[in-house]
Amino acid sequence: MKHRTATRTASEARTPRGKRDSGRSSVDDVQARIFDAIVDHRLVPGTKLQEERLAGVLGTTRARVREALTRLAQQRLVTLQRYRGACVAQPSVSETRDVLAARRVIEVATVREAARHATPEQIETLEACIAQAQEATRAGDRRRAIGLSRRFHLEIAQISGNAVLAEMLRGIISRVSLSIALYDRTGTSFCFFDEHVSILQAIANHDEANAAELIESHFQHMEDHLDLMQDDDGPRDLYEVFHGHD
Amino acid sequence: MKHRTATRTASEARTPRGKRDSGRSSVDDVQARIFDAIVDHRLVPGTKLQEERLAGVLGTTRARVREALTRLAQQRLVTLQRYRGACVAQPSVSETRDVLAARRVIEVATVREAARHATPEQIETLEACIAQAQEATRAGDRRRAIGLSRRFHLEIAQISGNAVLAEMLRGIISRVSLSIALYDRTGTSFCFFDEHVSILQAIANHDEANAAELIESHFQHMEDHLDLMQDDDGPRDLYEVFHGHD
DNA sequence: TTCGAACTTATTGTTTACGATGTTGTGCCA
DNA sequence: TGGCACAACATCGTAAACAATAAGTTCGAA
Repeated sequence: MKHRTATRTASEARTPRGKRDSGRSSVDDVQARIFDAIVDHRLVPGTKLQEERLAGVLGTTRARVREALTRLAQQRLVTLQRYRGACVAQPSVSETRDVLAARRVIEVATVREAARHATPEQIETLEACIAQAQEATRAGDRRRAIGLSRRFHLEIAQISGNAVLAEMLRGIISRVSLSIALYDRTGTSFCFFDEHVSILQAIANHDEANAAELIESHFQHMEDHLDLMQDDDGPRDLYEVFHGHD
Repeated sequence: MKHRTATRTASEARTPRGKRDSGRSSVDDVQARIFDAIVDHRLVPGTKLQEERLAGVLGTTRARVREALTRLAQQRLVTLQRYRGACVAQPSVSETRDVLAARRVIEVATVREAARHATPEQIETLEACIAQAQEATRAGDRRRAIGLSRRFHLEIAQISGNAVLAEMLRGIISRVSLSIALYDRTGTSFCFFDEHVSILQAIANHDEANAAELIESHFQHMEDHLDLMQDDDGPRDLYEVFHGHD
């Protein structure tokens, strides 16, 4: 599956000859590093992202950071306010609902397609994902476990063969991770590995309908673990906080 | 439905006091104008987009154009090559297939949701869309008709109430329009207004299953009108053009 | 003491100039 | 005459300086 390079300074042109490369970090790298930090919850929603500070920490220039931030803003992972800078996005309850619904739509499609034509090798890849995740869980490395859970879902999308859906899922999952950081008060790790196992079995059995059903309930469980009871929208209107009745 | 401003220089801060505004065009405006030109097929796939020329034509600066182009590249409407500039994207056959499949997935979801809880007023909005499109067709204004067809689908997504899915659909539809420009050799306008009418009826009747089925066949007809027989990938390798056999 | 206004500072937004690279044209040599 | 190397040009990428704005602070007056 060939990926077209669609962002500037893609992997095709890696630093000509290592000469005077200010920090060895293209915009893509910077973007990726901030992206990872956000989905890993090392940067929690609401965190201020100052351009110069980030540039210093990441060993790059402000221009690169700036570009990366605007891209992340397009992906709705970052919020930009004019002359006030960027911060990690804080999706509202209603946005969270929409994101979760969208994710469900996409994943039902990818899982169905994957169940239809998954090769034994691809099944093995999924198995490896689960095994590694279980291992990480046993080792107490929750961050790694969550990352591998994410990987499991993305791998299914890859197997579906639709690069566009896979790319969309990547974006959606990152947004979900923001919502989890905001609304998961239970503290559970959100990795239901046993469910992953049964999903994998359904895929391996080419049981499309069952796989779809399992994914649906998978998401139902996810949503059940989120605190989405508040009806308000928008980032905490002060009026609502003090005069609103909920 | 409140939209959060997520790109820089969003609508919240419209040119302080009209003083010395270089061309009255923020990055968003530039992006929107190029976007429109692409989906309207005024800019066909493969067209070179030179930053300075564009800046001159649009009455803005190169920096703004540059920023707009990188955003459009993220949306896969534009392809960037390092030191070689930007051009309107030329989705390959396989990318086209994926995009169409993704669109189908999303629209089936939005149409179902819209059919479930569309208010009479929303139905009227859709009716107006269709009426205007028919009018444009009668007047021979195909471009406007196609635009209104697009609008019809987006309006359904709005009605579905899921802003995330609506936004995704917006992106996907623009990509489809690229594929149409590339692979529609039939010259038909791709507006099947009668089908829109029956879809609207299904929505008005809250007949979710029927609406979904109609949308599916709607897309089947679209795909039937595209030349996707070629198995090659990649944007028109010159070798293929002259030595390839199709 | 408290409120308000002006000033200072920190941060972002924009422009400009320069360096890097791909492309095209020209001239030399076989 | 054809092919290759070199040079000029056009275009893009990057960084640094400058302008605009918001937040914090200090001083003064009631």
